[in-house]
Parts: sequence; structure tokens; C-alpha cells
Amino acid sequence: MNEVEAWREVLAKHAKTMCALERELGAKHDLGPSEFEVLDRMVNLDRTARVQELCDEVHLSQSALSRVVARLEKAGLVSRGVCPSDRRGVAVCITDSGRAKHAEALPTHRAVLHEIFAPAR
Amino acid sequence: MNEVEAWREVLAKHAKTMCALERELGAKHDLGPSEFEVLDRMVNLDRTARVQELCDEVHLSQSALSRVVARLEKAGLVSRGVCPSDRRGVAVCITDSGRAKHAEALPTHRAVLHEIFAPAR
DNA sequence: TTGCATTAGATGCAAGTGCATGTAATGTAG
DNA sequence: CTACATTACATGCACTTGCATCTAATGCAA
Repeated sequence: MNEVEAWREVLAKHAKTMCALERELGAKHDLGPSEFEVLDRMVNLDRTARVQELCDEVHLSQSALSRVVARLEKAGLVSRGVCPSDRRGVAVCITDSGRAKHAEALPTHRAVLHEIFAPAR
Repeated sequence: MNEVEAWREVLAKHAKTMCALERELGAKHDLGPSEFEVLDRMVNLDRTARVQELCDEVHLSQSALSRVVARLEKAGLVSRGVCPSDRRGVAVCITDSGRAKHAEALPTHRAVLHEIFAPAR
């Protein structure tokens, strides 16, 4: 029965955290968790990335990610360009505005995580 | 940075497990994870339950749960009756068919969990 | 080069979810 | 008893997601 308990724990933690992130990021920075996650990866990569590359990082389907990138582009946080080496691909690049938004939202994100994944436990 | 890693771990485990559950339960028993979860609680409670009561157990909004129950009822797995003590409430009751479906799906559910929350790690 | 399979990403569509709100039953104050 | 606040659940709506599919660009073989 221990595996069931482990699963329930993951379920509870996921729900609680995701819900808080959605609320906080949405209210304070007009960002969804998926949007922030992509922005976060882009900042850490610090280079253009392919859509598929981001799929592996974030747990989203290719179609969902395609739309997240579209929303981010619409908000001016990333730009989409043609990939020079493979013209089927899209080169996603974070903009200055995107970096600024990420820097602004990062403390909020970390605060939520800290609140829930507190020291002990 | 450890809290971030913990969150990523939850995220990964949640995505992997949820995805597998959706696939397996859907394909083999025509059940979604939410439907199974509610059925599972009903079996363990072994009595009628209020909708709100189930909300606390499963991590769903009241509206989502209302619809899950509606789907389960449509499938004949639970029945909805008026609550005698408070006629605003709904008394959700699992049916024999629901018990059978749960018994049938339980091994699948446990197998998925075992596969992912394996012994070590 | 031509033709076909494959891959990258976009998009139509159906499904599930949360929020805001609606309806009905209770509770409570006057 | 009347009027208003509250509670339980249902429902309209907007949004996100995954699946299937479409288009365009590659890769490969004849």
C-alpha cells in the first residue's frame, strides 16, 4: 500500500503547488505556470531553442507547447524565427522583455515553492 | 535550489504517472483518473457521500467534481439521491456495477503505480 | 531528378477544469 | 412570518491540453 501513499503525496503536493503558482503568477505577473516554466528554461539555456527541445524539458505535448510559445510571442516575451540549419524548425529566442518578466516573476515562483517545500519535510 | 529540484521531481512524477493512468485506465476500463479516484474513495468509504465530502478527498473543484459524479452516474457506476437530512445536498452512492468496475480497474491502477513508484527510489 | 517516408511545428476539435453565477434549501435576525 | 445571508450543488463560459491531422522542409533511395 506504500506506493499508493506515495502517489497520493505527489498528487497532493502537485495540486497544492500548481494551484498556488497559478494564482500567484497569474495575479502578480499575468503568467501561467507553463509560460513561466518555458521562460525559465529559456533564461537558463541562454540561447535560442527548438520547440521540441522545450517539449522534453516541460511536461507538455508538442501542440500545447506550440501554443504556449505562441502566447509568449504574442506577449512579446519571446520571438520566433526560422531555424537556419533546418527550415522546418523554429528558433525560439527570449526577448529583453521576456528576461525582465522572468526576473520579476522568479521571486514569486520561488516564494511559493519555499512555502510548500519548506525546510523540514 | 533544492526546493526547485523537489518541485521538478513532483512535476515529473505527476506527469509520468498521470499520463500512464490516463492511458491504461482509459484503454482498459474506459475510466479517467478522476473517475477512478472517486470510485476508489466511494469503495473505501463504503457508504453514501456528499459531493463536498469528495471534493476534499480528490483534488478537484466543486464544479469539476459535480461533473465527474454526473459522468459516473451516466455510466451507471454511482447513483445520486437527495440527502434526507439536508435536501440541498446530494447523496452519492456507488452501485454494484460501480463496485465491479472498481474491482476490475484496481489492478491496472496499482500496476501503473508499482511500475513508477517501484521498490527502490 | 523523382518519389516516398519522415520530421518540425501549426491547427481543428473534443474533453476536462476552474471561476463566476444560478437555483434551491437552510439558517438567522427582526 | 418576512427578509436576507449562507450553503450545496449545477451550469454557462473561457481556457488549456492532448490527439489527430495538415503543411512544409528534409532525407533517402531508385
